[in-house]
Amino acid sequence: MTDKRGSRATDRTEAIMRTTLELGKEIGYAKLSIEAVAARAGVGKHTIYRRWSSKGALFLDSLLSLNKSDLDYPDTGDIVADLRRQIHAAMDLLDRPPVGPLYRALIGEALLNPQVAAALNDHFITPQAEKTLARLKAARDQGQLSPGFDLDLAMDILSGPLYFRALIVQEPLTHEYVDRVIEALFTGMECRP
Amino acid sequence: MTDKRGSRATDRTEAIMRTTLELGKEIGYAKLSIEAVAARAGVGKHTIYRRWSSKGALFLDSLLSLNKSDLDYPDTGDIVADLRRQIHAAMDLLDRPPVGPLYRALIGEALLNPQVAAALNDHFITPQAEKTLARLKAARDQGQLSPGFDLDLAMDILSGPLYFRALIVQEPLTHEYVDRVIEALFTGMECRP
DNA sequence: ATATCGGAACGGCACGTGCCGTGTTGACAC
DNA sequence: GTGTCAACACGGCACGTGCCGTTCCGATAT
Repeated sequence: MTDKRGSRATDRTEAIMRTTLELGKEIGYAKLSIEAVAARAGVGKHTIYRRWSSKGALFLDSLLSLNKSDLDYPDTGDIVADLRRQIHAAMDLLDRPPVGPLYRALIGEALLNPQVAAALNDHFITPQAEKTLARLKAARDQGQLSPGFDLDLAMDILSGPLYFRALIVQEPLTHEYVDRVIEALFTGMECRP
Repeated sequence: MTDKRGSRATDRTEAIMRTTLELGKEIGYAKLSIEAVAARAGVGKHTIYRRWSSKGALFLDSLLSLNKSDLDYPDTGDIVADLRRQIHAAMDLLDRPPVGPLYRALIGEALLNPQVAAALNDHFITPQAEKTLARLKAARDQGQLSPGFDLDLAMDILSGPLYFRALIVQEPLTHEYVDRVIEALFTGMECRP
């Protein structure tokens, strides 16, 4: 057994997740069945059930296995520019095919299955939110933001409208829209007459 | 057939929707089956399928049949106070038992079923958004807001963070949090050092 | 007489769980 | 190194269950 190849078990796990994504893109998450994944992957159903407790858990892992591509924040010293860059990148990944529809379905599943919701939060939502908070906190510590700046609220105002449009209203997101949200957060809405 | 009672057909429709909500509260939307609704309502499955095309459609109608209680905006002339009042009321209804968990599940279903998503938008999300837009526009027309005030973006910043916390992060919402969002929108985040 | 109903039964699909025969793995003896 | 072997994970198959969406039938109301 050389170092060149992973163990058989790892190979199978990856093959199953790859097949899950492939089938998910073809027929959508809703119609996806574990039987179909097992059949196409050339794998017994047991092998899937041994590793994942539900279709949602399998799907979550499969999607997370993609995102090794980084959604980290740069730190050029300019908080606004860094936020723009990261949010644009995140949006391009999470709101567009091929990942977009799958991510949307995953959140739908999380709303119906608390276990999936917990796993999604632990392995993606919370870590991602903490990256945002950390970057904002760094900016505040560097004096770019007021000491009283509400980091948590800022996080919600950055993320909330995007999720709202993507998931609820289901209208397309654009970089320009992201920029408007960021501008509203940092320079304020043009509000008083 | 007197005027005092609705037609049999209407009676049955309402009985089915009532049973759907009742069962939904007991076992949750995910475990709800049309068979179970039919059995408890003392109704043939055909009678349900004749009226609704899917479990999601039935559930949507059932939930909407509740909300005749108004989520309309008052107009006291004070836009901030009116927004506070309406959003507090909406949140109390949509984010707390008994409706909260059901509404959350409905959105989950909408994310998995485009037909339900479209119906939810047409019959609830969009009308509600337009109420918000109308109230904001009235305030702008009355000179309480700048002519350049971005109504759509304001709507998203009012709704987005709330949906984000309720659905994604799944943390409890409070009136105080709503107030912070509104304050951030109208008086700005305490941002510049 | 006509339409609608409740109830029962149906074929179909996917679930999650057993069992079986087959390989692969890793420890140990020599 | 070579050979042996127990343990384990595997693919495949079949099973019982639950719910789907549909069809049929006898009863009932208009």
